Amino acid sequence: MYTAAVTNSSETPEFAVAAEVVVLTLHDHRLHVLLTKATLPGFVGRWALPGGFVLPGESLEDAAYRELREEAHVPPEDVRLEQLHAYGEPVVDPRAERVVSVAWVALGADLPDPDEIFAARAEWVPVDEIAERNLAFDHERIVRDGVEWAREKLESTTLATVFCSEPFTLPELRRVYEAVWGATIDPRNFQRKVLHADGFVTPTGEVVHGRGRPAPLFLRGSATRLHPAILRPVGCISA
Amino acid sequence: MYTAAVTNSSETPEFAVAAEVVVLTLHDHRLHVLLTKATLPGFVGRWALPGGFVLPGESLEDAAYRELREEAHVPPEDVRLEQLHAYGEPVVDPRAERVVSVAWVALGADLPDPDEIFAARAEWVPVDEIAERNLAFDHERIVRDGVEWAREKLESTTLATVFCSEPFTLPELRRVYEAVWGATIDPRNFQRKVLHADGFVTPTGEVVHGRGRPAPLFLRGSATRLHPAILRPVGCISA
DNA sequence: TCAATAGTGTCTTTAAGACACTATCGA
DNA sequence: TCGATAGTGTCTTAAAGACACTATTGA
Repeated sequence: MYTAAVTNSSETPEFAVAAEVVVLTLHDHRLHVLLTKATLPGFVGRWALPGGFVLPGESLEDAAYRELREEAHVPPEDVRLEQLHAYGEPVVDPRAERVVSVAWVALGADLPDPDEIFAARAEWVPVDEIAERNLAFDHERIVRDGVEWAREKLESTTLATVFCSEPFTLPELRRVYEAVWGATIDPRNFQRKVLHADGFVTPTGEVVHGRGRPAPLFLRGSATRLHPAILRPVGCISA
Repeated sequence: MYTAAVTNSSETPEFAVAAEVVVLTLHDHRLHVLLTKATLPGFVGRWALPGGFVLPGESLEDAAYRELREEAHVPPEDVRLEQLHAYGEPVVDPRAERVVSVAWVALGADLPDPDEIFAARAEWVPVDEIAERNLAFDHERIVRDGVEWAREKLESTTLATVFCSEPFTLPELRRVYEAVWGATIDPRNFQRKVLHADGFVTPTGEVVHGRGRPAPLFLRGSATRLHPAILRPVGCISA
């Protein structure tokens, strides 16, 4: 319990607490995660998640937002941030201080392209290619957990809309589901489900003109949970 | 990132990390949480979750199991333990070391009755009465989060069976759903859903004789996820 | 025999899944 | 005019929800 920290802090073990962020966005109709180059002895050149230590006066969430800004150049208002999991096996290396990582998922639409920011130190990587990147620490595991988290949330919540910048079209929203689930979705069935789910999307009455037939535009609706849910086809379960 | 802990540990802020456990079980067809008496200056006599600091050589999960054993007298094999969330706002009290709590949910069947163990220091409290107990720290919030977590998991996973000791009957399983969701469930519809969900329960062929008509017995099935899901009636959404 | 508990079946409504063509526009 | 994109409707099947009576036993 907390109060032991006051009464006998000399006995309480010391940890460093880190925030690691799985930043997800869609590029080119594929789900990408932002990786940064590790610059640290023993890990130089390895890819890793943006992250770093939580500062003394800072909440866990603020630390995640700060790392997002500093390491990923992503402004807080551009993403939805949700806590994923805390990781922290005891380290074998006895020189190392014990570290607990609180991992977060940050979802955004049209997040800045790698080249626009700092291409040499950061890169958007398709999530199905992370195994080839040989990530540092246990970050591959954390990315997998984050992607599976997003897959589940798309079923029961209106989270998919945060991958779209407003206003958006239904085909755009459908491509979010297709990219995150790695499945193709029938447009007719999809439109029926989205429009029947109360408060998922709100029509603006406007249309957007693209290369083909114009598409009606929508804003995010007021609902958080989806009724009825939009379930994954069997066969895209688990990361 | 972790390695900074090796290279410049003097700069990394120091935290204490605690494990707090929301132990849930059914008593008398109601969902109960185990609370213990805080014994610490400033909080004496307040109810709190079992928990304590993570030790240096111990994983986060092991710490939760240890607290479960030491503070709640619950052996590890009697529960399913799942991580809930990490909490850790900066503390106002400047004497206090900064604490991050990793909260866990522990679910079990027929966990020992309070009087049998250490009634003066621990008590099973119905989850809908925790507001009246004026819990210490932010533990009321954590309990609510844990209960809502369990409510959601009952929809999409086979978690409900861990509230039953094997072998169990379908009415017993139904009462789990009723207690956790706070709703009454039609026995005919419930049996249909449970028996149609592949791998949820396995019949033993045995029956148990009670006060009325004997009921067939079941074991937990091999499935983890529920297909199709068993969704809450609208009206018992959110904690 | 009665109090307690458990099991069961049908109908209606809702949602899912499968499936192919037409509409609108820009180049 | 053609290539690209978007919209739409029907049928079948699966699942949900509503609903009341019978079966079995121990006390």
